[in-house]
This record gives sequence, C-alpha cells and structure tokens, in this order.
Amino acid sequence: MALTTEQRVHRAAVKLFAAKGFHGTGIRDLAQAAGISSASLYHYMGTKEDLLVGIMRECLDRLLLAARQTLDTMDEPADPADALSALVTLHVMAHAAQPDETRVVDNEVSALSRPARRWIVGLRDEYEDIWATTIAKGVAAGVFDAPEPAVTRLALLEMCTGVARWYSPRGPLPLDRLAARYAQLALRMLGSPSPPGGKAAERAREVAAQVWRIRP
Amino acid sequence: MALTTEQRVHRAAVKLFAAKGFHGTGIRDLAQAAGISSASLYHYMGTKEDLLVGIMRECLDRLLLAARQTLDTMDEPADPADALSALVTLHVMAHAAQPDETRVVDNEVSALSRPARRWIVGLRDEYEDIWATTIAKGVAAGVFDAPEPAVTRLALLEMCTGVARWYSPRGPLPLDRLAARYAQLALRMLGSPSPPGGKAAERAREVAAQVWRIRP
Amino acid sequence: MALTTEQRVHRAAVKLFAAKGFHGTGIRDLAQAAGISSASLYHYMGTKEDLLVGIMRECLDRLLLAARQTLDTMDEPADPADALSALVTLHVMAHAAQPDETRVVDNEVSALSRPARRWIVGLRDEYEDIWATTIAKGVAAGVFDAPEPAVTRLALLEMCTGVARWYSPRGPLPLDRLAARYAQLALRMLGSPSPPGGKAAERAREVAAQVWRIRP
Amino acid sequence: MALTTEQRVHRAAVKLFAAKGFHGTGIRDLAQAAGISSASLYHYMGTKEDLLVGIMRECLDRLLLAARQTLDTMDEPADPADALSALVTLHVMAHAAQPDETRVVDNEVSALSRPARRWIVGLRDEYEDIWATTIAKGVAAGVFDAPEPAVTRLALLEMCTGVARWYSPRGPLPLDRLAARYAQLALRMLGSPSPPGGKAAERAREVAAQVWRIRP
DNA sequence: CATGAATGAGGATTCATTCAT
DNA sequence: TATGAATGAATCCTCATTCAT
Repeated sequence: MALTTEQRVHRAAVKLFAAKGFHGTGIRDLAQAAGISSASLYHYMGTKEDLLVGIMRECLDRLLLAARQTLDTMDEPADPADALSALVTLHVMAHAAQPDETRVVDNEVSALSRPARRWIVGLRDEYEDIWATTIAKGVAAGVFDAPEPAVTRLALLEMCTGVARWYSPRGPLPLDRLAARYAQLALRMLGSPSPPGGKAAERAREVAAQVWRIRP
Repeated sequence: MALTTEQRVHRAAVKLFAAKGFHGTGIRDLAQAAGISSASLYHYMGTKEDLLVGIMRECLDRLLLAARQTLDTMDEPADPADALSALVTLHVMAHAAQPDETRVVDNEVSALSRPARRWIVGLRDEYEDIWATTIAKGVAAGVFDAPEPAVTRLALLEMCTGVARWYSPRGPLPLDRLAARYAQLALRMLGSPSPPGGKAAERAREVAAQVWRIRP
Repeated sequence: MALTTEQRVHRAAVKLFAAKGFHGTGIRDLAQAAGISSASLYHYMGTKEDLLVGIMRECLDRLLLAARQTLDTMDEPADPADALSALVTLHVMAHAAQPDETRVVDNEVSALSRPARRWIVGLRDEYEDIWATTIAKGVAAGVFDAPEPAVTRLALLEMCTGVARWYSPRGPLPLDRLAARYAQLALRMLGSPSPPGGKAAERAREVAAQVWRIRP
Repeated sequence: MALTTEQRVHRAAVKLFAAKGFHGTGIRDLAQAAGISSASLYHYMGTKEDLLVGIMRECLDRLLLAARQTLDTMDEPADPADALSALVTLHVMAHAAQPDETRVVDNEVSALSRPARRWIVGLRDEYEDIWATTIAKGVAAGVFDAPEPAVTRLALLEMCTGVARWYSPRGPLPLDRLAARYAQLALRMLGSPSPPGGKAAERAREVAAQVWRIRP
C-alpha cells in the first residue's frame, strides 16, 4: 500500500529530527525528504513544532497504551517481577522498533514551547509512574531490593531507553532475545535473579507486535 | 578567583548547548550569556563549531585520563569486579558533576562536521574500549556472566550516562553513595553480586575529586 | 433575498479591504469571509486586483451617476448655492451609506497597477470636475466667496469625504439631518450663509435613496 | 549635515509607508530606499511595526506638543475664535509640512497590533480632546454656532487633515497664507466670521516653525 | 581588547494563483 | 460548481561571520 503524502511527511520528520535534531532540520530538508515543495508542506502540517508534537504524542501514546494493555491483562495481584519483565520487554522493543521516534521524544523536549512541553512531559510522567508503581509493589512485596527506588527506576529506564541509541536490526541478537536479556538485567539489578515464571513477558511481546507492528 | 573571559565563554557554551542544543543556541545567546558582544566572542573562539569541539574534546579527555589514571594504579592483574566498579564510579561521578558537558557530548555529535565527528567518535570509542576490555577480562576470568558482552557494555554505559539527565546535587543521595549504588547495580547486572573488596572504587573517587574538582 | 456567491465575494472584499487594506487582506481572508474555498474564489473574480478595481469603479460610477442625475434635473441656470447643497448632500450620504466602499476608493488607489490607476483616477477627476464647475459658477455669479477656488474645493471634499471615517448609523444624528448640517457648513465656508431655498437638496436625497438604497 | 543611517531608515519608512502603505511596503523596499541591506536594517530598528509605531508616535507627540505650547502661552481666558484659529493653523501647517508622516498616522492605524493601536489611538484622542474643549468653550461663550459640536469638530479635523493629501509646496499658495485661509474657513463654519483679532495664529506659526522646522 | 556596523545566506511561513479532479 | 493539492516567489526576520575603528 502506497503511503499518503501526510505519512511521508511524518516519516521524513521522524527520520530527520532523530538524525539532525529539531533545530538542525530545516523546512527544506523536510520538504525534500518528503518529495514535495516546502510550500506544499504546509498543507499537511501546521507549524514545524506541530509536527514535532505530533510525533512525540503518538510515540508516548503508544507506549502508554502498550504498557496499560499489558499490565491490565495480568492476573491480580500480579507478580512484580513478572510485571517488570513485561515493562522492560515493551520498553526495549519499542525503542528498538522505533528508535527514531523514541530518540526524538528523548532528545527534543527542550525544543518544545512551554505549553507543548508541559503536555508532553505530562505524558512522559504518566508513563514513568507505571514503572514507579510496579517497582514500589515489588519492594513492598519484598521481591525487589531497591534501597533508592527512584534511583533504581531511573537507572532502569535510562538503560532500556539507551537501546534506541545503538540497536540495529542487522545485529546478531534477535529483538525478542534482546528484550529477554534486558529483562534479565533488570531483574538482576533489582536483586530478583530468579527467571520470571509468569507469562507477562510473552503477553508483552504480543502487545508490542500489535502496537509497533513487529514481526508477523 | 575571577574567571577568564575565555572561561566564561566556554561555560556559557556548555550551559546553552546542553540546554537548547547546538543548533538551538545562537551566537548572540552565547555572547549575552558570556557578558560580551557577539563580535568580541570571536577573540576567544574560532567558529561556533570549534567551541563545540573544544567542549567535547576536553570532556572526553578528562574521562579518558581519569579512567586510565585509575586503572593504571591498580595492581596487576586487577580484580575485574574491582576495575568495573572503578569505571562505573568514575563515569557516574563525571556525569553527575558535569551533566552539561556530558550531555553535550552525548547529544550533539550529529552537529559536528565530518572530520570533527570522526575525531570525537574516535575518542569516545577509545573510552568505550576500556570498558569492553574490562568486561572481557571479567568474562574470561569467569567472574562476569555476560552472554552478550557488547550488549551488556552498552546497557551499562547507557545506564550510567543517563545520570547526567536527571541527577541533581540537591537530591537526597550524596554523590559518592550514588556512585556506590550504581557500582552495585552494575555488578549485579554482571552476575557478580559480591561486594568489591578492592580499593579501586576508592581510588576512583580520589581521581574524580581531582579531575572534576568534586568536593574538598 | 439571498445573496449570490459573487455578491458575497464582493461584499467580503469591500469589508476587508476597508478594514485591513488591500495589501493587508489575503486571498484566504476573502475566501473565509465569503464562505468558500480560496480556489473557488477564482470562479467569481479575476485577480485580486480586478476585485479592487470593480469595487472602486462601481462606487465612483454611482457617485457620478447620482451627481449628474441630480444636477441634470435642476432648472437652468441653477442656483449655485442650491447646486452645491445638492452635491454636498449626495457626497455625504454616499460616504455615510457606503463607508467601506468609499474608504477603499480613497485609501487604496496606490495599490492599483498603473493602467487601472489611470482609469480610476480619471473617474475621480471627472467627479471632482463637477464640483469645480459648480464652485466656479457660484464665484462667477458673485454668490460664493472663494479667493482660492481650488483650495476651497479640496477643503470641501475632504471635509465631506471624512464622513466615511467616523459616521455610524447608530449615532444621534439621522442621516438626512447630517447631510443638511454639512450643506450648511459648506455654504458657510463659501460665504453664502443664506439657507438654500431651492429644491436641489431634496432632489439629492431622492436620488441618493435610489442609488444607494437609503431608507424607504 | 549628513544624515545618520537611522535617520535614513526612518525617512525611507515614512516615505514608503505613506506612498504604498505599511503592508504594501516590503522590508526590501525599505532597505533599498535606505541604501543598506535588508539584514542591516535590523541594526536600526526592531520590527517593521516598531518602525511604524515610532513614526506615528513622534508625529503625534509633536502635534500635541505644538498645540499645548501654543494654547498655554495664550492669555486666560483666551478668545475661543483665536484659540481655534491657532489650532487650525498648527494642524494645517503640520499636515502640509509633514504630509507623509501625517498620512501614515491617519491611514495605517489598522496595521498596528492591538497594544500599539491602543497607545496610538490614545494619543490621537488626547489631541482631539484639545479641539473638543476649545470648541466647547466657544459654544459656551456664545461665540461659536455649532448645534452638533462633535460633528463640527470632525468636519473641521477632516477638512484640515485632508491638506496632507493634496498640498504641494510647489503650489501657488504659500503655507502661511494657506493656513490663514483654512482658519478663515473654520471660523466661517463655526458662524464666527469676524477675523480673529488675537495673536494666537501668529504664535502658532512661530511654534510650527520651531516644531516642524518650517522656513527660517 | 572590544564592538558597532555590515551582510549573504538561510530561517520558517504565507503569498496569489493554477489545475486536475 | 467546487475544491484539495500544489508551487515559485515573496514575506519578515535571524543566522554566523567579518572588519574597520
């Protein structure tokens, strides 16, 4: 199926904002990459910033959706180690499958205007809250050893987010094995080395496959 | 001690490049932040890019210097866990003490011209090689459990680098305790949960205090 | 009676050109005000300038028509004071009834291309000639005291034209009384304070009512 | 004495805004008329609108200053006819001496942003209040016959302002005689045909000569 | 050492207009 | 009849940089 022009614009923006940054990308770069004139660009977008906000919002929306879909389908009370495995799996798969989108989200927040920034940061905080809650449950249950839960959460998130900065689908490690490896690392960090027996990670892979259209 | 104008320019650039990005920072922003006119700026720098390269080079140089100074003073053959603790300690302290500098290094590589980029990426690779070697030694010695050493290295580095994105000296955790916590996380990730008995981490703190002028 | 789309376009243009000027009005403003797309606009007009020329031509045509109709139905030789009263009445009523149209005529001549400008200015000169002739007759007849007839004519015209800049139908003075007041002012300026006994002003009101559809 | 670049920019703007309107004047037109590049323009001005506001403010400031200086030096209680003669004289001389400036003030108010417009309109209202007060005094003293003082004021102002639209220093009538003629017209409009015996008009000519640098 | 003046190139965005549908 | 799509040219303004003073 051929792409609509609007989609081509969106993709060009994702690629260029990720590669050269928002301020480093000119309107002409975008137009050229989308295969239209710079004036035509404005039929498919509002401001350059609107484009950025749209990219960020969609990316964060998907991440939130995926996290909630995954956790909501778990038996309650869920095994914290299982839940965290799922979160890590999702996060890693998202960042490996959409490295450009997620890098834009991570790097270009400072390019947003005040109101847009508030909105986007709000979404991001919502997402991080899910992690915080999951970690807190594990600590409360005595499953996780995290003397400074906030620090641990940030360490985990940065580790997983970093995948977007180096992962290549042409690398030796298939994506699901990478995600599994990261889940293992995460549980080790939390002092919970036992392999998660639950099915959350598997469910996470399914959700990821659907949300980010990863593999058939 | 009063600052040189050149130093004021350097610091202004670090702060602004970190906050708004290289392309998002104008020459006039720099001049204003440095307290001089934009024409005078050119007495203390070459191009805007030279300024960026200078910041990156100095930051990486210090990191390399610190890593080498620390590892070189260890007894040979060093304990890999001990060595890795030292690397993590240094890296975390560097990124917490100089978050602006390190964020510039991490985020603005794409703003460099080809030759400058090669140079900077070369320095960065040199530094990462130290980590790779250390991890490899640990694996070879059977101390580390890292089925995919490269993946583990990247996970470790991203986790530690991320400190620059959130650490605040006004937070509850003192810097050395933060570094120790990260060292613990790192060793856990490597399946080497035993606390490092060696003195490398302590030595790392000394080096860090000297290189980045941390605490009296 | 519903308006033609063409009429809606015309009216939108009049309103906007008067309010924001020709150059200050975009083709999209026009389209929005007319309730159609900017592409559809071009089914009802030629260029943007054609629209402007059309507005100006119609406005001046009516003014000329009204002045001629009024003066032509006067007994010859007409009383100059009576004739001037009629001209002032017409001019004031026209500018009060169609302030937007007349302001466009007065303010946007400089926006016209050379050939269009020549045409429009020709029409305007034709109209002003009627005033000049009327004043000259009064001076020749010894009824008007106007040492500098040209200056007086311009003073009169500017005074009357100015009505378009401030008159509001919601003001305290009904339109015909306003016109009568201006006729009085005009005759005073010409040193002919005696109230015009003739019927020209009344005839002027009739013509105005017909040409600009003023009150039943 | 040679003109500074800033003055050249100011004058170019006055001339072009008057001739083609604010929106009809491009930044390149301004630059070319000032003899510099369009980028250099921005060393001597803020926004294009700032330039417009500056022109308007200065013009209105001078008019207000002149009116106050003139009226303040009259004996109290001043003769209303005398005072009005002075106002007319000033207004006419101002509009004849600075036709471009005053036309910009009169025609381009709609090009101002909201806050600027408020300010400028405020100045204009201040000025018109002086006329209103003077007329009211004359009416109260029984010297003026103005059944609708507001209408009369507007008629007077429009008449005098119109001078800027046609006066040429190369015309047959010297400026001071033109002003005297207009004063006569004004008093006739007010039903006060007797020549003003006072010295206000003379004083007005002196003030005008100083404020607008008219004749030695 | 310091800077006001200067600019060509480029920034994002809007312009009036055309045309295939 | 009506309009989405398209665009070259132009909009105002800022960019990094140079240079005479």
